[in-house]
Amino acid sequence: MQKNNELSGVKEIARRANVSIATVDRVIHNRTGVSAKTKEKIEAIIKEMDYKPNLLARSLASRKVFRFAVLIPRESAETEYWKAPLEGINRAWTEIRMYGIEVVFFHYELNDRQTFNNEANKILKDSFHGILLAPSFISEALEFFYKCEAKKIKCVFINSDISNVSPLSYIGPDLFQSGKLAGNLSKYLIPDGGNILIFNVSRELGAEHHLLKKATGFKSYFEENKSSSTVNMLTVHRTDYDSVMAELAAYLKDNTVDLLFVTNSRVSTVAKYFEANNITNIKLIGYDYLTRNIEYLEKGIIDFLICQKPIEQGYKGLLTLYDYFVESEKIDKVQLMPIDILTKENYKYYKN
Amino acid sequence: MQKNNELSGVKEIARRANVSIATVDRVIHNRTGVSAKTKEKIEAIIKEMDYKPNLLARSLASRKVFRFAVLIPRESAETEYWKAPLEGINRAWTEIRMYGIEVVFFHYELNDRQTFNNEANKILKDSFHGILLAPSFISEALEFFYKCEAKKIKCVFINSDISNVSPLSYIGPDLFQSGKLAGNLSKYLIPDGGNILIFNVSRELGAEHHLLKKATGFKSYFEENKSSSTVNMLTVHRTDYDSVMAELAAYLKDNTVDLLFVTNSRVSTVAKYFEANNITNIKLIGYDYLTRNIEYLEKGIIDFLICQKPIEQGYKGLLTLYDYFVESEKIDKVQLMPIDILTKENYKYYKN
DNA sequence: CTGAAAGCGCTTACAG
DNA sequence: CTGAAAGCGCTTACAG
Repeated sequence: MQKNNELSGVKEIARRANVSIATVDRVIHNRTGVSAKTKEKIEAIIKEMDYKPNLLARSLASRKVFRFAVLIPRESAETEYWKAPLEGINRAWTEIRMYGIEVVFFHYELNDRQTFNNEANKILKDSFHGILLAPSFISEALEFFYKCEAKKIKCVFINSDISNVSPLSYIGPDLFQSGKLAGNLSKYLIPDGGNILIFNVSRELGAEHHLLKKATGFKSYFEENKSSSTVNMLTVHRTDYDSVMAELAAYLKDNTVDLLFVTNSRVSTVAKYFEANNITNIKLIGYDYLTRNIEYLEKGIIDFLICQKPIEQGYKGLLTLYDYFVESEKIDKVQLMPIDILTKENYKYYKN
Repeated sequence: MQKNNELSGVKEIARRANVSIATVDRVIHNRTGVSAKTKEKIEAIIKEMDYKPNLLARSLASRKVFRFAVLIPRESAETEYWKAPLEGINRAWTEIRMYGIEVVFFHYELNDRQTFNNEANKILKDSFHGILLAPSFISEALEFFYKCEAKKIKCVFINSDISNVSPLSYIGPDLFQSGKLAGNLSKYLIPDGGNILIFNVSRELGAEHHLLKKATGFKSYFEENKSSSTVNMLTVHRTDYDSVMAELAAYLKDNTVDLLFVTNSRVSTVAKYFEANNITNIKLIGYDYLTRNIEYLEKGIIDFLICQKPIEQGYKGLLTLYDYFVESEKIDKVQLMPIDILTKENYKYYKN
């Protein structure tokens, strides 16, 4: 079957307006050099025909190239989390490659804020239209963001946000609500009045860090519901198993805990400790669909995992830049991810 | 910035092989009329260059049109469920329209199997490359499917599957597991040993109906876990509020129920009844992100909603036909949707 | 301010 | 079995 070859496209507009297609092209793209009169005439015809440009033809003819930089943490031996956004970015890239999209990757170390600056500087020295970044280190990311703004480079944030700053878009969880849901889930696991511990495992945990937003959301659930549970918080600044184990053991020696909420994907470290020491009376909630976490979910050591579609974050992140530059679409300032609950029963069907 | 104008594409292949691009095109598409020798030579060059055709150019030049039919239930006053898949289909369509995709919609009434046949016959009289359908009525859908097969028309199923039949793809939930998860969720709501009722609200509920698969999955959870709970089942063949109310009231008069599991989106009908009669001691689990259901989730009358991404089912359904016909991609026979758990705390972030 | 012409990477008749 | 030419719907110099 063939496309119906009706009157359509720039040629038809040109015919009706009695001008050349070059002139039509000029008004479509709002370029200068067209008399007000012909411009008006052409615009009317475009409206009347409800003309929609053929993006295929546009892309093929224009041969424009857009360069995007990706600045996210390197996947580490301790957590495979950052593999997921990367996968999503690559998936998006294969889909839009043919539209002339180039992507260059830069990775920093989550344990070392200086590496963020190094990579950020590399990006600034090069030339990009847009940047997809995870602004893990607030002040460093903020500085970088302002430099990008000065150079008219568009930024999209994924995974966590920065307050009072407006990138092209933020794609990720509502961290506060995510923590609050974790609080709510605790009611299915222990009776009210229990002892609850919020547990942060992070080497670089400055004020306003995104883990703290989750912790705040978690606590808010108990406040709002006038719960009689006790909620404490413990932060470990070393992320290796031995350090986490030591600090947790010390805490548990002096305190009763009925439920433990780990604010990031490192919940498997705690689960490993529970398993090794046969601790079965503490309920455990944590984050992210990672192989190790899923193992402990399956075993019943982790009760709930909360997930935030990291693959989709990466995928949407790159597509957002594409939509902005190639399709000239209006972009939503905030694209919040769902707050998914994983249990032993449904994790097999989860798409990260 | 401009695309780097390196040696690439059919022109370069033709140059290297010392033939015309028409010949190159012939071997790319495996057409006849090329000597074995030149074919071999060209294939070698294609491999060596790792040539990937430009789909934009292909689509633009070929002007092929693919016609797809969509056969799904009409959205009814009783349930807005089918609005969602329709939305997904339309979203996909706008994305692929420019590749020459035509879509024609056919809607049948969920309360009347004969309307399925009527619409199916309309489709068979017309001429389509592919069909996206929800095979709600097993035997009718089966008959239609075989007729399509005979005419070499490809079918994609969404929402529910048919056993022992192999469409191009099935996109939807694993119904058994979905029911089983509902069973698992009950453990967070009532202690073991309670009285549980599975409640089907459906006018056309033949054997092998997809609601029954959920019911079976639900029961299996209690069997596998050697639960001491009692699980009964009640089916109402009228779907209006008064009928549902009457039959449920009659049942509840003679039976104690601690938890009620509604196997489809009509859980709001039950919730309405609970609210009207101040029934607060029966936990309620049901299906689907619908306005009315969400209201009762918010109010705490419905405890959990299980959702299966209906919008995405429609979206992926149409894209699957597109991938098969336009991109000639290998298609996964089964594309299972996640089994999402919605609570009062996280529904706001859900993307249907 | 405007237009004629070439070209993007392919496919499709048509001619030999 | 093979190739030259026109065309898909647009954009991009270039010339006036």
